Amino acid sequence: MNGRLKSVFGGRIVLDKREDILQAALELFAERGYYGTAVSLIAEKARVGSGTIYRYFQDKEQLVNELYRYWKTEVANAVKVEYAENMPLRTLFHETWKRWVDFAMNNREAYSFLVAHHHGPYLDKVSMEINEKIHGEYLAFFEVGRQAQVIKDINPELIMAIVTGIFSEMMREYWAGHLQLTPEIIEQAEEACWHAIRR
Amino acid sequence: MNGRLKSVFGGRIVLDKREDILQAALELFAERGYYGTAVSLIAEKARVGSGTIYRYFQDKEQLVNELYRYWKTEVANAVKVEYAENMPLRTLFHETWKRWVDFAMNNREAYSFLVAHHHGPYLDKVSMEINEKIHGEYLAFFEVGRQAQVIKDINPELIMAIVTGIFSEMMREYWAGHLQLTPEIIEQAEEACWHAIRR
Amino acid sequence: MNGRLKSVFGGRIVLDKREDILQAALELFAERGYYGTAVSLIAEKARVGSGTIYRYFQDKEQLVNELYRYWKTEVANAVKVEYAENMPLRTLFHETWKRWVDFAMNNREAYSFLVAHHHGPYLDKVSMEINEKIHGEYLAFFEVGRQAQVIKDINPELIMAIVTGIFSEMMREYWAGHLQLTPEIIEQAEEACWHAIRR
Amino acid sequence: MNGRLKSVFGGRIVLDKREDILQAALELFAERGYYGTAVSLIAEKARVGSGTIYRYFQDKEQLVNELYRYWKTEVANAVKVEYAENMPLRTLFHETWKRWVDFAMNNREAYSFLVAHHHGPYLDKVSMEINEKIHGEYLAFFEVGRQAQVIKDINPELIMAIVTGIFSEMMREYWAGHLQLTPEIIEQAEEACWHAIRR
DNA sequence: AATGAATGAGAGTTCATTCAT
DNA sequence: GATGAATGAACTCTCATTCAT
Repeated sequence: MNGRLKSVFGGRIVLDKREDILQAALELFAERGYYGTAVSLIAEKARVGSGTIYRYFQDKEQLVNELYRYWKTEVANAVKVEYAENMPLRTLFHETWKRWVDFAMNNREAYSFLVAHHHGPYLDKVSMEINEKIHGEYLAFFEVGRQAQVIKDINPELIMAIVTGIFSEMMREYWAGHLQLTPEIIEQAEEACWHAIRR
Repeated sequence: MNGRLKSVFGGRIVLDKREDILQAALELFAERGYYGTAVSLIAEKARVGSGTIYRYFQDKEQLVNELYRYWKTEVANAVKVEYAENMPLRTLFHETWKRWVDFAMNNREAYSFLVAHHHGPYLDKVSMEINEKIHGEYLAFFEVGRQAQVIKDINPELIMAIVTGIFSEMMREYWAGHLQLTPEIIEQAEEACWHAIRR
Repeated sequence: MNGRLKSVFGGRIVLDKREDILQAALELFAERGYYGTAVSLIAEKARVGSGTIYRYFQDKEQLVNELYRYWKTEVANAVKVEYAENMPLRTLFHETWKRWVDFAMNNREAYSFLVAHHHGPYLDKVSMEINEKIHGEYLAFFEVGRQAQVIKDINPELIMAIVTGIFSEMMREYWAGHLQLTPEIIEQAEEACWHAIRR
Repeated sequence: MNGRLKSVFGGRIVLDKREDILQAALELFAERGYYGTAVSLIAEKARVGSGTIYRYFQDKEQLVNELYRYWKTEVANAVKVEYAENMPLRTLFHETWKRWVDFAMNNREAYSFLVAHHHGPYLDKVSMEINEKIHGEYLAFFEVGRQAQVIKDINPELIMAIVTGIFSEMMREYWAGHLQLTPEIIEQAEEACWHAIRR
């Protein structure tokens, strides 16, 4: 049966079409991009009428924004490491890196979608504010490291660029089939990244 | 007169419309994206009739591909350092990095265009093969460094991902206005990059 | 509680949803026109499900027709003056005019609705027949006046056109805010109308 | 051959598609109303592709407005009587009335279109300003008559309502097939109208 | 060779109507 | 009887591509 189960109540099965639409849109946007994906295609994949999409989302733009915010938040939560007293920054970084890779590998479509739609002109103010907020949190992390003289004394934006650049390129090569991501290679990448930013 | 001079032949002035079209398309694609740029807009900017575009290019897709291949090759040539006997790899890397930054900063539209269209579904087989080919040349460079035990003994694809990731993310932050690119910061980035890959 | 009470039967309160729908439709059609009013909007205003409308009316077209017939008949009844022996035609006309104005001013929505939907392509045969019938009754009235040599000896259809034309244009200007309708002005209009048709 | 001739040049026949579109739209809007007329229907009737309409008009709304302004101005010009020294107002009114009837009878579609679209919510500011302007000119005419003590001393807006009301109802009955418009009847209507407004 | 008017397929969106609950 | 989620035909409009000039 298509569509995921929302609830079973009184013996009745209720399909959550909203979820189906979001999932179909995620896959199609990730694969074909925003402009390359017709609303009717999303409808078809979600097995709903195209009018149904407009019951749940104001328009195509709102749909892509909801998707973006949802997964942006998901990945931010997924990589968050619970604070442990006296945990060295090095360990924290290592832990975060591992979670990040885990998330990306387990949610290929979501991760690809986020990367590909990061600078789309259809992203609205709210989505951009979420971006800024999450970006700020990461910056703060590196700022702490810099003040603790663990991380290089250079512009934190550059630190960020280094880390995210390495990560996203690595994932890209992985999905392009050019690079395997064995635990060993993941470690090597993380180590290289650390070498780039450590003092 | 608009349009660049191609040649003067038999007393007639011939404008190189093909060049005009490519230049107009480059600027518009870089600024508005592939889907956001109507063919008629390119024609207007190039000061030709829109039908004329179809004399020089089969369709919009071929146009974007020709543009992509041209600039992809240009940047590859621009960063190529002429071989000097006994030049240390470190110097070679340093030199390449500087040229790369130079190219990007002096050809903002071309660079932006390349990055933005790198994964478009309209890129054809030929463009992708060019990508592979250039990718391979860089790989070979790092392979040499690895065998010389200057660069880390890890998958050259990962080395590549590290270098290109850092570079493209740095440029992105620069164009976004988040990061200044002073000579000092460019050096810092290059140094960090080297720290990431050196043995 | 919303909706008017239809009846209390067997201890159950029955709301007259049909009336609610007709009233909501009247207000919306008058304000926004037939095409500007979505069925779901009528349902919302009437506080019923949109499917409920289709229990009482075959479709949107039947709804507008029922409404039209109802109010067309209402206004015809409202302007009817009970016959009094020896009442001069002049007095009858004067009386009718006053009632007509009264009706229009006290039932703005109904009056506006009738005027605005008078020539809609959605009006069916039955509605048009009702129009013809009422039209015929008025014609008969003027025919009497003509034979009594009180009214001009011209085609009664023209007499009708004169009277209804003046009235509807006057009301239109009133609703548009261009013309006040003081008792004095109403009298002046009636007098002018009489001057137009009297012998 | 469909479409009117724009010009014959060098033996070539050029069809003026803009005119074809306007004519087709006029007929359809007059017959079916603005909302009842799909753009594709106009295209079909004008024998052009539907995209062609958008070469000549920004959108459906601009099309209806252009049409409205054009015919509103045409009718205003058509009824204008050239000023003759000492011409009595009565004669002027008589003359105007005749021209008005002539115009309406010779341009049924245009006249019907104007009446039916006079209060559409799609009319833009410019169209409404034209309405106001023409309306003002007629008002001034009646104001002159009032001050010359030829016309009743009542609100000129009411005078206008009387005249336009009679005229439009008369035409409506004519087109509905209820009323013939012989020269005699046209005269009778004019005379009745004058009786309504003369002092 | 060059043009740009013309095309029509296909986009996003609305809404009258249906029907499972 | 009543609901409102679901539908898909039909709407307005865009734009890559063609072709008569």
